Amino acid sequence: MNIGDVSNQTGLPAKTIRYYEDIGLIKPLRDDNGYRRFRSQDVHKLNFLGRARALGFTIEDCRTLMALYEDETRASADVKKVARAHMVQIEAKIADLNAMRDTLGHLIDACAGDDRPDCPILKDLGGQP
Amino acid sequence: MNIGDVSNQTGLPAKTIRYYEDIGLIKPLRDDNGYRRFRSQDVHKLNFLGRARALGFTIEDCRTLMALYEDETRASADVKKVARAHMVQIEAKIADLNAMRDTLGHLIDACAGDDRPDCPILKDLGGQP
DNA sequence: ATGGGGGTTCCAGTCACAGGAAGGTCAAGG
DNA sequence: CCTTGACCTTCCTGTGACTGGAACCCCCAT
Repeated sequence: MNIGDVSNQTGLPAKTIRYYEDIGLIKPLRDDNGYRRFRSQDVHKLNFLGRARALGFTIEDCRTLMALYEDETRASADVKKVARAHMVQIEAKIADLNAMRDTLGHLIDACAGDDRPDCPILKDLGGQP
Repeated sequence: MNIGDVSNQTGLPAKTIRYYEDIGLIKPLRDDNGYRRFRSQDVHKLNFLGRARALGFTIEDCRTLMALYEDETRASADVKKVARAHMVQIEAKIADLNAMRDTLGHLIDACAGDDRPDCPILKDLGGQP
């Protein structure tokens, strides 16, 4: 399979697939003409990566998870540890964003949104609560 | 005021303050020795920027908001529009992160986290649900 | 004069790609 | 056989909002 087919199958852009090879996440073979030739295991890995990235894992996390995936003697505790550390990050981000949403929501509600210059949003940003 | 004092007053790193000057958000004066000299209006602007950034506005949004802040003839509708557009982004991110959290939470709960290799997290990433 | 704590510029790196240029390869159609 | 167009290749640059570091200048106290 060439990169275009793999891109269609996995939903990952060709650019991303090349990048993943660049940083050593996958190692497709090469045809005589220089084209990458992907085996099913490569496609499988890319699907794995796509799902892990969709869950927000960093590339380095993905590297770790792939290594664990391929290690038959892994301890599931190691996987869970990575997942939980990521979960903490996600929840921190959610908390941050919720705080932003709340503050911003109040300000938006308080703003008339008409053609007059008076604006509680700018007042708040300017430091007068 | 020199950059260090301003950094302490605003809580913004000196690097960030220089960067904001670089991209034209503030224009402090210069002393004869080349040091930046910040007037109270500069500090005020930096506080404005700090608060806007804390609400997650992009630098370009900040530029727009500052221009509106300084325009006495602004319409509050213009401010509200920027704020609401940003709100949409925030809510989209929250939705994404909530979805990740939910999925990841289920997987983490299902994982024994012991020394055996069997792991639902890897199973899911590998594509077997 | 020396030391330390300011300040300055400029360059590189971050993260995970995306865009685009310049050029090689392949199958089909005229 | 030639061309066309869809692929593929590498390489370089840019993104956002900074951060780290090198190499250097300035000022005050000892």
